Amino acid sequence: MSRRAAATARRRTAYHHGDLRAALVTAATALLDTEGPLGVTLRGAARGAGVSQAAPYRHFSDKSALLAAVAEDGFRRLRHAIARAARTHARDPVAALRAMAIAVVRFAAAHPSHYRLMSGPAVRGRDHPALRDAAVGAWALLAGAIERGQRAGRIRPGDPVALSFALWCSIHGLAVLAVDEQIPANVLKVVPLEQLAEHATRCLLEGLAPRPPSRAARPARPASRATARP
Amino acid sequence: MSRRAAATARRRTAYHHGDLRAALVTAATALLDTEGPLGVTLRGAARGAGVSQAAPYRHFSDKSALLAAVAEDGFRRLRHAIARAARTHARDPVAALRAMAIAVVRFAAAHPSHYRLMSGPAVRGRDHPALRDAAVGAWALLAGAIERGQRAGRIRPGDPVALSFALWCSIHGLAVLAVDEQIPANVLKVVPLEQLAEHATRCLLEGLAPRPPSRAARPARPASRATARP
DNA sequence: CGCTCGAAGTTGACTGTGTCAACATTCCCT
DNA sequence: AGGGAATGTTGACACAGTCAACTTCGAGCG
Repeated sequence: MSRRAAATARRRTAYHHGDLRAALVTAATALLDTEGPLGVTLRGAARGAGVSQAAPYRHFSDKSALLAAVAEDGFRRLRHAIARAARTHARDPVAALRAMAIAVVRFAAAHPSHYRLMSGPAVRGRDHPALRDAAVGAWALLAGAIERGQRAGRIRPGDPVALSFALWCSIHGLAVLAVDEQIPANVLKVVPLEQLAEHATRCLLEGLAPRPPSRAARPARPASRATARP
Repeated sequence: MSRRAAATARRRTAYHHGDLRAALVTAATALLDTEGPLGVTLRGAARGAGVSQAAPYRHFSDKSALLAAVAEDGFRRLRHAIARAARTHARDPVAALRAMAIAVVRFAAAHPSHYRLMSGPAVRGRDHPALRDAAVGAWALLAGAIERGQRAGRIRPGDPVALSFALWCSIHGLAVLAVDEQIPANVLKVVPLEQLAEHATRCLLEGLAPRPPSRAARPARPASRATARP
């Protein structure tokens, strides 16, 4: 479909749009940015694309299908941002991880509604495998950086997926808190968001640093089930 | 209002409900649990309370006001769950923090739509100060436990708010990921959610543990701006 | 070159939702 | 006892998602 759409993109007539699908995604994204999540409407996107109310149903089976396309686009952009951050610190894996965390938080702060849509319930992963793939691809960059850090001896050994999962929780948690405006205003006044990302990342990376053989970190409580690595 | 409502709660007539406000919150919560976030509707809640479509407007100025009341109720329950977890480990602050994290994740997994509503965009904090207070109260328990851990010498010194913030990010991030079904299914098959909470918490607590004077944790990169505590 | 067929878009309609104005009923205080 | 004030009800409006039936265009086939 996209090949034919691209072929006829230029000579759009009054009746046939040419590339309605992309136009709808663009219009919906614009609505999302300006009006917020509640402002995104199928009819509104159709209006934005200069097309009639039922036209979107030729390209999306559902409203949620449109939203999934918008979210997928967001994951593509997020992945690019993360990858760019990683490239700027190719030499230092720990610095790269920190930069990636900042990139995520910056993206979330710049496009709050978009980030919320990407991780929200409006779009369930099971229904849209392309979306799920885009999300996994974006976050897989983290695990890759962890692995490089391990090879460089900067991060303790262990399953990179398990280790990156903790980092993923931290970064995503911070991003979501920022997007939902749940970070107290007096905190943000004093400490900018990106420094919070540094702070959270640093706390975690110090936990993931290779340990000198000192058992002083967790004094009491002999290692029981809790020590089994997930 | 609530005192009068309680006074007349028993002798409800056919016309006057008696305690519609609470009944609406209950009905909306039930809808949230059974139908998901999209299934919560003002008219549906009114139906559930056996009342007419416009009746809710006598108690809530808005749909979002109803949702805020539901969310506030959720925060009350969450705070109780966290406090109960903290009480069961009054002697060991680190174990208490771990138990609190598990309590949060367990709550989120048990009531996904509710947790999502609590932290979602449907209810903005600025518009509903009671909600904001409930949220802050729930999360303040974390900072308290951090402080106790510091007094016990189990957690490195520093601003408890700043330290608990990192933990907050991790826990909330994990809970949100679980609620949004963004944790890959193969991971959940192998590792139960509560163990993931333990894992994430442990990674962070090890970062927050008091350090023996070994500077081996972060080899390169002399302490620059990044070391300034937020 | 003309014709037809399917893709892409339009119109009109249906249901359900949030919300409001106008009206009805009941409680409580004087 | 009686009159506000609180609480519910009815009817209506605009707008959303969605579908069925119709129209228009473009391309490939004879």
